[in-house]
Amino acid sequence: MTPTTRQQLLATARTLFADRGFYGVSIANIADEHGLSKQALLHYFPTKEKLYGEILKEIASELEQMKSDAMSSGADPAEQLKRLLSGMIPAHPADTERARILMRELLDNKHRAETVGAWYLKPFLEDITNLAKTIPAWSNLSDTQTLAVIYQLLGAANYFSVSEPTLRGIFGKRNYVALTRVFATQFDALIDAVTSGSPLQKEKTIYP
Amino acid sequence: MTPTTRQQLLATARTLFADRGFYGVSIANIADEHGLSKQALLHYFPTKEKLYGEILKEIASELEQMKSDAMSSGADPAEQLKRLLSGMIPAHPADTERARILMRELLDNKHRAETVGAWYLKPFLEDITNLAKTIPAWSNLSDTQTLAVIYQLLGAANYFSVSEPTLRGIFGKRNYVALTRVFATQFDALIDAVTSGSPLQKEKTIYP
DNA sequence: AGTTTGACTTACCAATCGGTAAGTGTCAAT
DNA sequence: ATTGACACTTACCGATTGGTAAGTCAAACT
Repeated sequence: MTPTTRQQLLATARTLFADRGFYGVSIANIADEHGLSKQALLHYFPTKEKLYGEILKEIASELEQMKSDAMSSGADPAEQLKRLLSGMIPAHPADTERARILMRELLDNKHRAETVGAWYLKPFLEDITNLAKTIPAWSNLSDTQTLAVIYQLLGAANYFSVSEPTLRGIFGKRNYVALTRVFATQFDALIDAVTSGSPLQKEKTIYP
Repeated sequence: MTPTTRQQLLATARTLFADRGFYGVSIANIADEHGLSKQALLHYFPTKEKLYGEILKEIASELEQMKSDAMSSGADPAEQLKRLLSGMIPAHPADTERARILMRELLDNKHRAETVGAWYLKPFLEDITNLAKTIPAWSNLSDTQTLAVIYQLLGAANYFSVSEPTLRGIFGKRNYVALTRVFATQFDALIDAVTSGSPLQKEKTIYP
């Protein structure tokens, strides 16, 4: 199936928003990429905000999909968590778009009307936290503690994804690709260490 | 000492750039905050880029300071690393400005001429990596592996810092402050787990 | 044949952008 | 008393922004 003009516009908008942010991209920029006038774009998306909103919805549903994929696998909870988080590390560099847009949303959504960042994130965090609480080694952690640990793992994965343009600039393409592979392995090791070890529980008497 | 107009402008520019990003803030916005015209601002800073550049320099030197503070403490390397990374977690919410600006830089610096994000980051990563390699538990790790682990810890800390506006929006101020405290403790536990454990070395034969 | 629909375009708009030029008023030094 | 630096302001500029209005033109439907 050849993609419709609408779909193509959405795809390049996603790329450009990921690269330069909401305010860094004009609708004319996006339309230009296809040799169209900006009014052609406004024919499909009534406002810039609506266009951006559709991309956020798209991303939210991708995340939902990743979550349910990982959780329906029937493996033990630690393994489910591992799959979900590992899936967030980009296999190839183009995969960083989603992470970069979400990071921008995380930074911005206090100010722009779109609070999509918040509404997708809350249930997402809740679901993962609930999954995490069924991990044996974490059974003694409070909700807040569990959330904190989850957030650390999410941070490790997403920070790396988001750093792609910069790390590529610093180390070059070859080294960046190598780093990606090593990072993925080390990240698995980190999850194993954290889901099996005891150190995380030592504070349990302090924060019951 | 009462701050000069120039210093005040720099401070509010820093806040606004952290909140809305380079393209999301106009020089008029910044000047308005002090009841000044934008030309008053241009009197102190010849261009918007120069103003932004000064903020980046300021931040880079703060980071340098944090690094040398942690490293001159004379403690063992794992403890030094712990101090440096823990210092990146905001003690009070206003401390997230630096992390948010750096995150935006990480996302953007492929496109805007300022490559400050890159030039500060490279030596910073190198220094930390060299420090990390002297941690006994990590002596068998390759440079790339060490960097990957460091990056995971940096990610855990910075991702949380950057999420402040959103997490506050989701959980409210009270809960966010509580989460910050728990996060700090768990983060210390994470570093302990990672700097003392063996799991991280198990891949050493694969990536020598 | 006539009408509608979808996919656009040209023309235009007020608002805002970063920045230049040329002042104005105050205060200190000469 | 004059000069000159400093801290600003008003006036203006061309370019770009998101968006409106009103077409144009080919294909599909009745």
